[in-house]
Parts: sequence; C-alpha cells; structure tokens
Amino acid sequence: MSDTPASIMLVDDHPLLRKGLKQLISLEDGLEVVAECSNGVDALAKAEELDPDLIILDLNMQGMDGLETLKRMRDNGVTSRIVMLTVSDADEDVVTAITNGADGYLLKDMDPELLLDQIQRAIEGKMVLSEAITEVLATALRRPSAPTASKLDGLTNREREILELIAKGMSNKVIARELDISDGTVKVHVKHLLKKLGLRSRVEAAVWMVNQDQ
Amino acid sequence: MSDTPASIMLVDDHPLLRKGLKQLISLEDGLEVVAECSNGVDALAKAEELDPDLIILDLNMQGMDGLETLKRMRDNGVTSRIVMLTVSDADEDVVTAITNGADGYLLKDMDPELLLDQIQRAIEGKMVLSEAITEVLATALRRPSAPTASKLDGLTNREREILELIAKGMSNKVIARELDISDGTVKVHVKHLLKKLGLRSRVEAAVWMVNQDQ
DNA sequence: CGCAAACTAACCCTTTTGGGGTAGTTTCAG
DNA sequence: CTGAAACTACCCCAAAAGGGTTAGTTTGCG
Repeated sequence: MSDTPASIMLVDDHPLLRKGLKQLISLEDGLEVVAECSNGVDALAKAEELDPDLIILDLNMQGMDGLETLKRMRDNGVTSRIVMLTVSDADEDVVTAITNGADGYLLKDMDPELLLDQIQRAIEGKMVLSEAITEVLATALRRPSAPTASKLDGLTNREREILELIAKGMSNKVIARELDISDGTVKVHVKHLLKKLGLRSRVEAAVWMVNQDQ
Repeated sequence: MSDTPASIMLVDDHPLLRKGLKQLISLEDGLEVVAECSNGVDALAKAEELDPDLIILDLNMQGMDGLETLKRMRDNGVTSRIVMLTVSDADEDVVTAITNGADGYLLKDMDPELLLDQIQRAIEGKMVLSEAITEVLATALRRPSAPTASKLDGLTNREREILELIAKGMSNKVIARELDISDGTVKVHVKHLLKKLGLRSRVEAAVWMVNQDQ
C-alpha cells in the first residue's frame, strides 16, 4: 500500500446512494472520497481539476448520462480509472462502457463488502466486473461485433432520440417543437430509422421500442 | 418526543441504498433501524414479527415488488406506517400505493436532510409526499375516472380487440384483413376507442396499451 | 486538406390516419 | 315490443405520415 490514500470521486445523481457509498469507502483505510458530483457536467470539470485515482460513475443519470460522461472524460484526456456503477440487471451498455474506456462495470445491488473489494482492485489497476456482467461481456465477445447490442446501435444519436419520443406517442410536429427543428427534418429522421430497423410505421417503431426497454 | 426511539424497518434490494439510509437515520436521535430486508417475502415476515413504527418500502424490487408487498402487508393486518420510496420520476403508481394503504411516497433523489424530515413527519402520523408527487396525486384525484378499473373496461369487445392489434403495430388495413371486416369499419372503431381513452393517435394508443400489460 | 457521415431543410407525391356524418343489422335488457 | 348499444359500412375532408429527391452546413477522421 502507498503512504497517501487513494483519491476517489463519486458521480451519481442520488444523494442517498452517494452517502452510502461514501460511508462505505470511509470505513476502509487507504481510500478517500475527494469529490462528489450529482451530474455529468460537474463531473467533467472536477475530474480534470482533481485527477483522482478512481472515478465511480453512475450509468443512469438525468441530463448527460454515464456513458456520455465517460466518453467526454476520455476525450478530454482524463486518465483516472473509471468504474461504472449501475442499477440492477445486466445491461448491454457494458460493451459500450468498456469500449469507451471504462475500467469496470459494477452493479449497485452487489454486496457492500464485495463492492469495497472491487473498488480496491480497481485502484490496483485491475478491471472489475460484477458476476452477472462477466457473462454478458463473454457472450458479447464471443460474437465479434454486430448482433450484441441490438439494432439500436445502428442508429445515429438523433435517430435514437426521435425514436424515444415516438415511443412516448409523440407526432412529428410535437417532436419537432421538442427538439427545436422543423417537422420536415423529423420526418427525414423517422424515415431513416424505420429503414434501419426494418419497420414499416411509427406505430411498429413505438411498440418495438417500448418492448425494448421492458 | 417519546422516551423509546421509533423503530424503523428498511426494505430495499439495494444494499448500498439501505446502508446510506440507515446511516442517515442513525444520525437522528429518536430513530432506530430495527430491521433491513432485501425483498418482499422477508419483509412480510419481519413486519408481522416486529411491528415497527415505520416501514420504508422500495417500490422497484426484484421478485415481489413494493406495491405487491404493501398490499399483502395490509392484507395481513400490518398497521405500521408505510412509506414508499422510489427512484426518479413521478410514477402513476402513487395512486395505487396510496389506495393500497401507503402513508407516504418519497423519491430517492430528494435531499437527505429533507428525507429525514419527511421520515420524522411520517412517524408523527402525517402523510408525506415528495414535491413532484403531490402534483401527480392532485391531477389523479381531479379525475375520479376509475382508480383501479382501468379505462380498458369502457371499451367494447371489438374496440379492445382492435386496440390490441394496434399495440402490435398493425395498420387499419392489416387489422381489417385480420378481423375480416372493411378497413373503413376499423377506422370507426379506432376513432371511438381513441375518444374513449382520451388519446390523440394510434401511436399513443399503442404505447399506452403496451405499457398497460407491462 | 479532402471525404464521409450526420444533421438540417426543402420539394414532390401517395397513402394513412382521424374526425364528422348517415345508416343498416343484430343483440340484449327493460 | 321498444330502445339502446354494438357492429358493420359507407360518405367527405383535412391532417399526418412516409417515400423519394436534392442540398447546405457541420463534425470528425484519415
């Protein structure tokens, strides 16, 4: 062990969870939480400013989500080890996270003691993955590239965004106002996303999407 | 204040969140966490055994969810005050929770200090609701439509049948062939069912329906 | 730098959708 | 028996959706 404690930054929009995590970490010698952020934007700034040893990053956040935050951090040259922390089930996001430079992917519902172990291991430079996750990753790697992460990945950000709005029942006009673009443009995106997904109408798209995220 | 501390039971399948909550509560005089459960089944047994003053119940749990647990507790004669705790946004579940006997509905992402206040108020016998929730409840009560009876019951058999096909993404023409009636007739049924459900398009209907049967 | 992709927007056109109406048949409760 | 409701089907019409094209701007990559 080194003489100075390892610095850890927490990014999660749930104050309670941050509190729990911080308290858990404080129990351990050699670990110190040097910053807490509740959103991606703050996290970006803090990460560059403090350059912590480890960043624990929530995947599901309001505004800029964890994956986006991760990507931007790496783009900005942040070299801290970054571990994604996420609720519940084995997401397909794990592949995206790893390819975008995450050093680990842990589930929030794991045993606290085990979580602490994993945090230690992450700081030591190892890649840490929850049990349930390793399988997902394994099967993902077994299939070299494509079929893993659903047809959603074939869509551009805008298309995915619009698909989500369609899945809320919105019309092109409403979506246009929501995104502040013309409804003609929305139609273009809808057209493209339908073609990419092999669907024939926005209704099919809505149903598909709603069933997609259970 | 009474002389013995108020007993609190935590039910949540996230150990971390339980930890954070427990730590938060321990800071407060007069409050004591007497039990923690990670699932609904355990919670049912513990609740009857310990009869705590307050049960804090996670809405989103694996297995038996919070609402089901709540209902069964009340069915079993548990008289503890029960406050639902849930992630993020203003669900419509709040109505179900309240009608099923919940004494409060709080969001996990609220400020910890405020949460503590609310817990105190709940123990004092008050109903506690997060800011965002009061609105939902208000609008829900403003429409005394049908608490449980679902708007589906207002539809005729044919309309319900067609709604289900819409929820599979089918167009009027396809539905017509499926049911062996003219597409003009399908349009009539769609028209009626949209009106009855207060929706503005088949997309909204599809989304509503898919979300309806989980 | 040059090129590809994404995003934007407009044009054209056909099909689909949804709202209004009338109207015939059947079925079922009062 | 009478009447209401459901189901059927058509009419008209305006709006929305979707498919095709062209085209300008920006962004990122080699």
